[in-house]
Amino acid sequence: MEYTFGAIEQKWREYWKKNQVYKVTNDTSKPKYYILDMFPYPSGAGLHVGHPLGYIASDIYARYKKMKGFNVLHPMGFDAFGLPAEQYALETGQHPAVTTEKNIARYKEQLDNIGFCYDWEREVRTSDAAYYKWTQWIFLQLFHSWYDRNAQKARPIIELIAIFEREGNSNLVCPGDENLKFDAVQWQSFDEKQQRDVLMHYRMAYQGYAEVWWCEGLGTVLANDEVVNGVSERGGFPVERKKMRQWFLRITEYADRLIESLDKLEWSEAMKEMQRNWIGKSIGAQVTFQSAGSDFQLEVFTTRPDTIFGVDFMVIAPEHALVEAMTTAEQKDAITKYQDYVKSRSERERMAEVKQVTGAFTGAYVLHPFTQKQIPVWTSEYVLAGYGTGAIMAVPSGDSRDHAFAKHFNIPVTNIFGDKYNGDEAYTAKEGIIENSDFISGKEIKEATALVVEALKKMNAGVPKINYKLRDAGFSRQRYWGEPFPIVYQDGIAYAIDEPQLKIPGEKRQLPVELPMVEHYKPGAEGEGPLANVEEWVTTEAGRRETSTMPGYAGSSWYFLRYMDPDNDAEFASRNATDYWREVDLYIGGTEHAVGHLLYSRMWTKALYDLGFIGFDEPFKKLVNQGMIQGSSRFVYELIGGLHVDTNAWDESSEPVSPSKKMGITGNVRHPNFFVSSGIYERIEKGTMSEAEIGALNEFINSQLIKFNKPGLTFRISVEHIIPHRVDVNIVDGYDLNIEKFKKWKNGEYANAEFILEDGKYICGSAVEKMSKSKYNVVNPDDIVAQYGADTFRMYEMFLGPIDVSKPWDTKGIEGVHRFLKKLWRLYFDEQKGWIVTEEKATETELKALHKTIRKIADDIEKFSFNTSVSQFMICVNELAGLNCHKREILEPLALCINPFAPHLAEELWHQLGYEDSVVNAAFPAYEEKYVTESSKNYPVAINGKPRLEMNFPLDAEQQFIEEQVLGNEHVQKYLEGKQPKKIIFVKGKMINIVVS
RNA sequence: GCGGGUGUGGUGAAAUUGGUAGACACGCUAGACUUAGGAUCUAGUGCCGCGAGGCAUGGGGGUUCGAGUCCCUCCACCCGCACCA
Repeated sequence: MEYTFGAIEQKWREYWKKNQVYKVTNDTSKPKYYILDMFPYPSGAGLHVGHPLGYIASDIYARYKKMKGFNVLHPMGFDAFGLPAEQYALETGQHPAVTTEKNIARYKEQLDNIGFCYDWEREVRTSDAAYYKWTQWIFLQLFHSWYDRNAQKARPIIELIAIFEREGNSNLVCPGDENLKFDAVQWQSFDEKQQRDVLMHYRMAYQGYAEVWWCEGLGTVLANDEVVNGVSERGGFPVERKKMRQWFLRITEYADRLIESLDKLEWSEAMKEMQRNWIGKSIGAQVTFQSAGSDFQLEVFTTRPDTIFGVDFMVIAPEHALVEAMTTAEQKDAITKYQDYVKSRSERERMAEVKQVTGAFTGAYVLHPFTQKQIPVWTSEYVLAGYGTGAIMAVPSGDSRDHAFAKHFNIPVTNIFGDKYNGDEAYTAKEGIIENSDFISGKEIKEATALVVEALKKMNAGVPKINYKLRDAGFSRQRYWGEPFPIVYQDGIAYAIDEPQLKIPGEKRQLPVELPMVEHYKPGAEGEGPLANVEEWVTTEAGRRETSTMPGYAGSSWYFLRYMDPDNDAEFASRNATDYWREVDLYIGGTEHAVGHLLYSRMWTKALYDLGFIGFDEPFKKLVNQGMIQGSSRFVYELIGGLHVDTNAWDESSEPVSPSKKMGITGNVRHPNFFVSSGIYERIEKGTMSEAEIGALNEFINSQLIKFNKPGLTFRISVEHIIPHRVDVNIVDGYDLNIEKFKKWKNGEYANAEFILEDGKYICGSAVEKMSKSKYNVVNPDDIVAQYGADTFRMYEMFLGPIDVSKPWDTKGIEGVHRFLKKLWRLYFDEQKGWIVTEEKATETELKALHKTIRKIADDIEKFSFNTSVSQFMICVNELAGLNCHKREILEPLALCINPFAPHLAEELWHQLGYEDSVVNAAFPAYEEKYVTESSKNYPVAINGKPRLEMNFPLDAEQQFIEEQVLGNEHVQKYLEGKQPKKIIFVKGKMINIVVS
């Protein structure tokens, strides 16, 4: 009986489905384990072989954990709202709901082909109304809450109102407007609109007027993490800063907790660092500088108060509100000119020319708080309006940017670091002694910092201050394909639809606020989204609905909770369910979500925790980042030009002029498709081809040209005119081009191609690139599964290397894994005799081979070292095949071991072994210690580190006994050359080395 | 520039965490069986050398009886952030 993987795999897939083998219950008698993959965005391109890498790893782990007695939750769903579907709709007119549905069906089909143990009954889709009902509901909870800085947690807004009524906001700094102060009496005197405006400044989900990234190309605003290198992450369109009224999440209030609780997470250090950097906490002081004319105050933020005696000038951002006020009449023109220049530069230009020093003097001076010296105030774009106070005190001797600025504008530099500062380069190290600095001269930086802050505080000129790079997260998008906001506007006031004071009928208060169907996806008027065009939806009895939709990260910020209780219509998930499953034990996905999704999810989880809806405050306990599988592109090399044709012999008036003309070859010229093999191409390119070879090649080409029945052609090879083309990897076997398939490729575009081969083959060039359709290097898992089977595919992806490193896909190597599975199969089945498993007693050797494998596999799975597990299986099967072992005592546990990796095959073997139930319900075999520990050991006898020979001793031999035996050995005696050993080194009961002086 | 990471055969990679480097697989070479092989099996395969032997984990230095592993230094590549005061 042969290993007919196709039939076997199909049979068991149907069996799993029919018997609901992977159904997960919230069975609280077993310990739980929650394994989650980052759910995919269902794009139109379908899955390529890179996508399932993480899914396979998590599936192996899930099956293993199940067999170890855990109740495992391992669900899958789709992040179905998003820009690409809407962009596609704009181009084709197809409704995103339709294309999304189609794409999801395709994804599920592809995923099912690989044999994952998902419980599809728990599938979630962020675009389902039954799902986004709860996304909207969570938004409302955020809207109805505020962050209590004293208690360090989010609390219901009604509690805030109670405080205002009692004592105003004297103890609660307003995060939206730090200068806002009122007492209880004033609060009572505010009208509805004023009160609501104040509350808006406190809400966790709030509407604010702030600078956001506006992307004209996409017609929407974007969050910070959706803008990369000055262009939109999706589509690469330019972005600009724009002041707009937008919804925000007050994530900045969580900055500290988001940093602190990273410590308790099992994430890679790189991932944690990325989050820390993004939050960007810096500790320093805010210092006030009085203007010389005492007509304004300039606030600056600094992390180096100790350098205050080195301040030579101030720099203020060109957009800073104070610039106009402080600029003197003489400097007015220069400043206006500079501001215009700054405005004219796009974000991309600004980022590209970071090193350029620009700026202008405002004419204003401020006074040094200690020396009362006059300090000039400059403006420059290197100071960002959006960070700190938008102004800095410049210390050229201690900061390289300030130093460059001082040198450029010839501002004298005060040295406060003595010998450490050499006049050419700022001394930026954060250790050393401060000099030339009044009362802190001779002090260490740390001490000096404390002294300065203390002194400033006494003078009322400064306070300790912590700054963050993190900004509140923009939460609205002027798009159609997203969650609508449960918000309506009445008299210009935003109300949540569940608020009692809102005059709106009961049914309109219900969630979800469903996304209406639309005919087209064009933006509405005045920067509004497409929903603004749907008049009957926008208009309600109580007022106009919010027309923007929520961003892509809304649905994905909490989806892991929904899997716990996916059908619940009364809650996002029951408290019983969330208390049982709690946080995700193991989360697998790429690093690309380091600062987006992973940060937002953490914030939502903390908010839900603060408000008492769930009992844990971190979503993902352990995070494993799988590497990317890159494509391995193949190239063919086309010879162009250099073909000289007799004018009369070739009548191709419609042909474009070829590069030959540029080479000085006149006449009508064209080229047939000539392709040279990569070895020849490289030699031509490197110029290592001899004249004779080139001549031979030319002659060969010319002889082929006769096929076209066109006499009078001559061809000369020219390096500049060989161009590489990417060729579909699926018509290349390794590096050998399949010429027949190539000729049919692209509807016969290359049907007349001629090839210059090496060793009778056309060898393609190669390059590792991102896997994408446009590079013709996409390998579809369906093809691999059809050719080798899902089990081979799964094992091969794991065999490729460690899960967390990126590597190119190489179809060639899959043969080895496939051979292994066939070999394994032959332990159970003979081609002629069929089932050959016997009930014979296993030998010691066979048991050792098995138990060693059980131990290694279990260890490796726990360590996520799946590539070495596959190797261990290969070693085991080779050993058993060598021993001609077909015994149940060995093969039954082996079938169990392989189940996480090759579930279809394991299921088949399990049933052949006589079991009715699915193999996933069996227990993972335990190994017996006596078979994995050796009974005797080899002792390498090394003398002074040089290995000489090996001797074998029983495990329980005394150290003393071994020493005597070794030293008595005649060969050892010879090596010792009569010298006395100084020391004999044993490590872990194993002799390693004899040291001779 | 700052932060994180990696460097081992022709290739993907192992290495019990300081103890015989290169497991396992691809590829390659020979052979067997075959009408055939892109099926299967056997043997070989880090480099130099006929050989004994020597040299090898990016380069250089150090600690150690012993270093891929620890320390110092230089180099290369990858990822993230980037005028964040």
